[in-house]
Amino acid sequence: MTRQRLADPTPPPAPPEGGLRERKKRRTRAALIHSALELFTTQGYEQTTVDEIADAVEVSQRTFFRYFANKEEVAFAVQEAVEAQFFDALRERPAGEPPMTALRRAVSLAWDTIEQAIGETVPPELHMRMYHVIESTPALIAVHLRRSVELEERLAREIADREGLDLDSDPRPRVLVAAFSGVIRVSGRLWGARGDCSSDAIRKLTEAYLDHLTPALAEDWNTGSTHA
Amino acid sequence: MTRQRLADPTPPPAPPEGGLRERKKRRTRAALIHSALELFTTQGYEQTTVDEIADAVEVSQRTFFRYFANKEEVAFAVQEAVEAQFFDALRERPAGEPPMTALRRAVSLAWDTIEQAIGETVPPELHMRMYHVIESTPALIAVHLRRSVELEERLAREIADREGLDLDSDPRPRVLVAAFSGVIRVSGRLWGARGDCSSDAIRKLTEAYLDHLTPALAEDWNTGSTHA
DNA sequence: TTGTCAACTGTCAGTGACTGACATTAGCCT
DNA sequence: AGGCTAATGTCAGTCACTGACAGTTGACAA
Repeated sequence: MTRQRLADPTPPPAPPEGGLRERKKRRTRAALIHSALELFTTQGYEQTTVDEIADAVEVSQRTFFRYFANKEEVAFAVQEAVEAQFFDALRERPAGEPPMTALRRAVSLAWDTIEQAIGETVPPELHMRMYHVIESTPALIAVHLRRSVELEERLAREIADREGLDLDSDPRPRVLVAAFSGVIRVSGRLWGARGDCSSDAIRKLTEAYLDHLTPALAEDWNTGSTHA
Repeated sequence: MTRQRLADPTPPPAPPEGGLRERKKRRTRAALIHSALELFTTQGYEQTTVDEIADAVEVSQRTFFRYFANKEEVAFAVQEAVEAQFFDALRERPAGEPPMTALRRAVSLAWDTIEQAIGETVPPELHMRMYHVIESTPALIAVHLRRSVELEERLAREIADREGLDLDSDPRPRVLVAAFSGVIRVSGRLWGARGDCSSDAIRKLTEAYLDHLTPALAEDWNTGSTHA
């Protein structure tokens, strides 16, 4: 078989998404997440063993730990995806956009993409039930808080970068991100408290809350004055 | 056995500091904390096993878990004591005192009492080294954040109580406590970053920081107006 | 003093999270 | 076809943590 590929930028003429191996891995991972959330939300997080999750997907416990560093990680897999989506969206915002505008446009875009990206493996309704489990499990609350702080730090760094500021000497990126995150957290909790789990509802809610915040922070940061 | 206790308000007429049993328990507990912190700060938290701690005090592992629900708890034992001290001090502040004043006087008093109460079993220098370990151990960071949130909630509840407010409808207690806690956290981190671990240094630092905050919140809450 | 009771502790066995080592399987590529 | 290697399974072992049971020891009354 002397097959010549000449001008072929994608060596394996595989379907849109990688080879069989890749697809299998993605399927296993998705199945693990799905089964885990299903079990967590029905029996509780502590009452669910890793063995149960692995058995449900018919893989060994060892394989589970090759996909997730620990039991907590699978619980936050969806959140992780959402945040990554958001962070990517933020990074793609045009440089001219004021920081706050970039942040709120990024969340809006993220919520859109999420419905399709996540919705396939984990129905939104399950995601929301999992949110409740996290909020009512001390071990997961702790992890959730740590993750939030870590995300805020990354956001502050990104904002500082795009504005050409020094994070150590200029407090404004952190302050902005803290305020922004506070609003996001509040609207997230409200979303969890309500029954409505459509991505449209959460987006509308978030925007409404951010509208209260924006006026107070609308000044353009690139006016030269470093401090009021 | 028909035992009648007549008028005896304190069934066991124990000496000022409890019986021998009590003292023994306190000694064991103090020894466990001391050894644990010593090991955590020299080898790291994850690298230290509960068996090591128990062996160092010459008790069984099972006994360790009768004193502390888990490995984390012994790591936060000192913080726990400090917070309890602070909380007690707050509760004893006169009712007429404005909330913010009560909070800052309570911290001041707490820092005083701490030096003697804690200093006996755990030298301040060890306490500070442990603070660093907490700040650099992901598992402990998570727990620390959860504990902070829990403390804030209790503080907000206490403030709402003493002002006769409803925590669910009036946001001011939470806002005040959030601001106060933020300042405490910042000054705490600075204290950790510096070398100086005297209780006087941290108290001065805290007060200086709180001075920036107070002016903006000095209004008396009992003027009748619920919202600005 | 002595005996009883209850608290404290130790021992043991077991579960569950997690890891390293090694053998086996199964896509991938020539 | 056959070799390479990533993915998986198996096994043994560590560590945090728990329930059950037995032994020890302060506390307290007779």
